[in-house]
Amino acid sequence: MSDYLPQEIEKKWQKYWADHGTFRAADPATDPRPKFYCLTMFPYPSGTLHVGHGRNYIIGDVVARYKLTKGFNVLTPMGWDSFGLPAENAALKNKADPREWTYANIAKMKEQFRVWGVEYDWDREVATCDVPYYKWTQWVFSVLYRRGLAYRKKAPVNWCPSCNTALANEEAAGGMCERCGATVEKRDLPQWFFKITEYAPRLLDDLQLLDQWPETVRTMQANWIGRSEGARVDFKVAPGGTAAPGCAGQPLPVFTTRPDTLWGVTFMSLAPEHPMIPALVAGTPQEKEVLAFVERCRRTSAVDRAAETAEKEGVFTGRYVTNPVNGEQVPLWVANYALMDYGTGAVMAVPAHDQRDFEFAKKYGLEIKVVIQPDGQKEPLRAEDLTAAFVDAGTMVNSGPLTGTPSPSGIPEVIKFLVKQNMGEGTINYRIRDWLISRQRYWGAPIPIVYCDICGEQLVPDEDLPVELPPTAEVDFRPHGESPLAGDKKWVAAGKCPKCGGPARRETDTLAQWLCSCWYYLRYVSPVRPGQPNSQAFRKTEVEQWMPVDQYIGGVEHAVLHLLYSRFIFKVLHDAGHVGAVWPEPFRALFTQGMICKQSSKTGKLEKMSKSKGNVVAPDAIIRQYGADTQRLYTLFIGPPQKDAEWNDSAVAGSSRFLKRVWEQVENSGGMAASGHVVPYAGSGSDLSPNAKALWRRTHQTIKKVTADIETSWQFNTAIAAVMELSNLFADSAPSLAADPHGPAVLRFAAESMIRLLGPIVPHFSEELWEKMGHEGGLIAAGWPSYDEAACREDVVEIPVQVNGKLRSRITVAADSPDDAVRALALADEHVVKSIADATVRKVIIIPNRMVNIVAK
RNA sequence: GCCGGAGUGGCGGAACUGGCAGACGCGCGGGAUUCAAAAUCCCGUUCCCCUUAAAGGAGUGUGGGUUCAAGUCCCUCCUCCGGCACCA
Repeated sequence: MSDYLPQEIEKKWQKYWADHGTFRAADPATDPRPKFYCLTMFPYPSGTLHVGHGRNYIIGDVVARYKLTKGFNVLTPMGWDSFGLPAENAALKNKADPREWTYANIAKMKEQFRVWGVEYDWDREVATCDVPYYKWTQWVFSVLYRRGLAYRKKAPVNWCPSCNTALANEEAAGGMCERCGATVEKRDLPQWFFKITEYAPRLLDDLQLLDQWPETVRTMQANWIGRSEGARVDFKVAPGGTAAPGCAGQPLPVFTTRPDTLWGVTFMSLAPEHPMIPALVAGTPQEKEVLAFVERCRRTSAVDRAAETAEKEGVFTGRYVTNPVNGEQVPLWVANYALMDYGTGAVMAVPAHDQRDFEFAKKYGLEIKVVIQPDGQKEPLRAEDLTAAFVDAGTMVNSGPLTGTPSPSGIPEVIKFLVKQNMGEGTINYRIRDWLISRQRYWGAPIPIVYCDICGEQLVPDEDLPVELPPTAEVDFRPHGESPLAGDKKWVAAGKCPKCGGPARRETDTLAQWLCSCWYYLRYVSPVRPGQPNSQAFRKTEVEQWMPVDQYIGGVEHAVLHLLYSRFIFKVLHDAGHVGAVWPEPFRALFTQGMICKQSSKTGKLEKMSKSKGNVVAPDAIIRQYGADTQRLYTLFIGPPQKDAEWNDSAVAGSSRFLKRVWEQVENSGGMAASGHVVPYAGSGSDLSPNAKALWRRTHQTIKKVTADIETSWQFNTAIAAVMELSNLFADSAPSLAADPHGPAVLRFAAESMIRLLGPIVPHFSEELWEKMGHEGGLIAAGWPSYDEAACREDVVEIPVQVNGKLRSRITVAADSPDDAVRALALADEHVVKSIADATVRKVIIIPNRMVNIVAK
């Protein structure tokens, strides 16, 4: 007899796995096992992981262990997304070096993984802030640059005043900084962009390949990419209006999804940021007012501009534009509801058939012209009667040659007409914008570009990579709106023009951390091994052997950030021929786990576990008191892993209780090695007593259930519940089975099965018991238990008997009894007889082995 | 507003393809053990009626429908969570 002492056995097995290289992936070229790439999103090394973080890694560890046990060559790597703001902020606060802060945190968190029993192939570890790693992040930039997918341009960009850097649109969704929640501003700054828009069609189409991704993530990406079909229509500035004659004839194309309403255009709205505005109003009486309005719009934050309450506002430019289809001249306005970064920044306004245009027209007394007549309405729709825009389909009216066409078919007709007249064409517009990748912060990979006074912007050649960050001692990295690197004059001046060999200024912006995490899964498959030169980002042959990732596990918050960026970068590398002949997507299957929540002492509400909400549960105390296996068990038992769950401190004890109980059961009745080796029962069951048979059968059923739960639906909670049920039956039958002829053998079979099924879930506990039972070589080598379908089948079943759908009795019959026998038995049952006493039986429905329903009236 | 997801005991959650609602666990109540407590074990635990038991009745957000049978399928409405939101 020995007590369950998690602290001792957990250390022992953690050492065992490390010593035996249990989680070291084998070379797929020589290993006969099928490969399985199990990837859990790597964390930002913020210092400590709480139990909420743990869920992610524990799930990944269970999957990796399960697949290993099933006989796969599993690759399960881990690393650190270690560039980014918190390191800098922490360093500023503590007057320390972000480098030191980061590596200290990495060491702490690595230890936390070890203590959890969450194991990885650490030989492949990467930290994105390692110089040998970011050398290749810079190379990825170069790949895009050389393919014309990276460019620098001055543009109004999202600026986070709190983080002091420009942000990508994806990081500023909803007008708030994704990291700190501050309201973003628009600033005109020269910034680096990746042409993700060029890949929009493929990023959208290939979502169809991702049938093992959650529907929500695919939908979010599809919405973000935002494809809409329509037409470009070439309006032109009309000669009329005030002054500035040079503008006349200038093209002002618009994008519309409703070319069928083209004859209903009564004005045009330009976005306040539209670049043609200054020229259009130069020297006109409207100039002052227009420019003042533009300035006011610019100062309004994106949040306020997009707010539901935001009033539509605009100002007339004094100019007119010509509608190409009918030659009509309509007034040109600047309006705050027109967006510069969608379409062309100019909107053809059809107030009769677009609600926004309608509101604007009503406010400023602009003309409203009906060109779509609702079907099934005799009276012509009159503009004066409209209280809202009529936006549905109908029949085109007052539309020149297309009058009378049903509006849905009118759309392609109008496009045909436009093309023929050379006035426009059918186009597809995407909502997604190019990806802003430059950051004005220190702790990131420098963008490998130099500026030569003679040759201009030049890419740093591959052989000169990495462009290393200067040591922190040289840099004042307090954020102040310009990249801190710019303050290190020596570093900036150290650039060399690759073309003329002369001195060149270095680019001082750094790359967004998102780029670092776009390719890390490729570095894992192809790490630099000791003694090897760091001469490639990754080797094509290894990429071909391991990619795609078979299972990716992480949080849904990355749906349109990391997961979209990674798909994009992978496709570019694919196109450039760097990853070889592999599937065009990096991640075959994606699992997004739910968050662990807890009541916040600050808000009083149920909130995602986080330091700022003051509701974190540290794993340390739990591990000290109960052991890591208890925490693992509870984390998996808490609920379906894809759903959010509330952490309940008192329920943790229940998980510990269960482990203790199983421990004692196995020690007392499992046939330990010390008490003489008992061979687990492997017969057909026909020689067993009823009690023994029940436990034997339940064991087979449990193996079946747990296998299905883990394999197909990741229902760890119900898998654990099934083992609990088996354990409960074990406890009930153990006393009587001790003296049963096959009793000890059946108990041994049940005990071994419980341990093996719990193996991936509570690995230290299971390994220890497995060893105590006299097995060598560990649970993974033992393989996953199999079950016998015939053994799962009950030979006696209890069938509920309903009368008119209400449960009245139960009968016990042999499994697969003929319907006639079941019917006779059911109708003879005393409870049934009573409830159909004064009625006649109309019908008896029998579902074999399941249900009898007697319809009586 | 639009697009997803979800509403089941005191709580977390089970329920195959339409077939016994509430598995498993937490909590709670009762008991055993103990000088006492902790721990452990046993019994009970959807609600209503009932001293108890038996036997009933009601019950899966709302209201309707299909069916021998509905948590599950169809329609209506309500609530909550997530995402997007003046996208032309």
